[in-house]
Amino acid sequence: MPETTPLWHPEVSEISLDKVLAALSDPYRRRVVLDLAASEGTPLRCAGFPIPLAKATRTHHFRVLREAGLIHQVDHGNGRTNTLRRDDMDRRFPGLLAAIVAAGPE
Amino acid sequence: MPETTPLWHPEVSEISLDKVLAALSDPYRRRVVLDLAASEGTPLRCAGFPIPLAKATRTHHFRVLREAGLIHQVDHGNGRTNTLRRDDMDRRFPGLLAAIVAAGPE
DNA sequence: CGCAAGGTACGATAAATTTCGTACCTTAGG
DNA sequence: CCTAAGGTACGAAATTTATCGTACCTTGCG
Repeated sequence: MPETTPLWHPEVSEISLDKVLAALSDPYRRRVVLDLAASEGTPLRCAGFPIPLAKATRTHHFRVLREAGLIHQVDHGNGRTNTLRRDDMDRRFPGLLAAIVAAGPE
Repeated sequence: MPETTPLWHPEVSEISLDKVLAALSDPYRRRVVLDLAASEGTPLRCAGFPIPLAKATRTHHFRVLREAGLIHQVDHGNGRTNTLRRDDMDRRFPGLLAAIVAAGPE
């Protein structure tokens, strides 16, 4: 058995601004992005984020972020780890994440 | 009678990133923002934008942009003119509009 | 092994968004 | 004055999104 289960992630070239902005328009999801940005590339577990919602809903939000191309997820069977796709985003939409991070949690 | 009818616009301080990003996540609305950015402050009429939708729907999109704080609208009875709230946005979320404009229509 | 922790998938419900038709309003211009 | 052009407001339908409960799966650990 593989150590990790495959998860779909968009290629850099297919990351759409529509989906990225829609993903970032939610405060919980933006919070995740902010925390990941602060972690400087260190993977963070889903369970570690302060999102006061049901498990199924958390799964939903992380999927939105992943399918938008904002985060990279690795499945470990129990627990998943997340990293921000900083370089990919900077290549695709230069300055966007910087502006979002600078804005803070609001 | 006043020459213009008042329209509600958010104060700079009450512009929310949630609403701004949600507004920008629609391609038609982002197109409007792009065109206004290119007009360099020259007001543009609603009717001038290439949005192939019913009139009522166009009204809806312009309202979303206005209430998010992205554009300033002036009513002239027939016709409205729109300008991008460039300075306000730059003050509130530095770098955000620049990144959006740089990304282009996608 | 057997259980707890972390997470998913499915299905349902609720809420928000998008789109439109219709009726109506306002100004410009003949 | 009368009409056309640009837009709104209201209400409705269709679509999307957010939220959750429940059942289930996987790994770590005692």
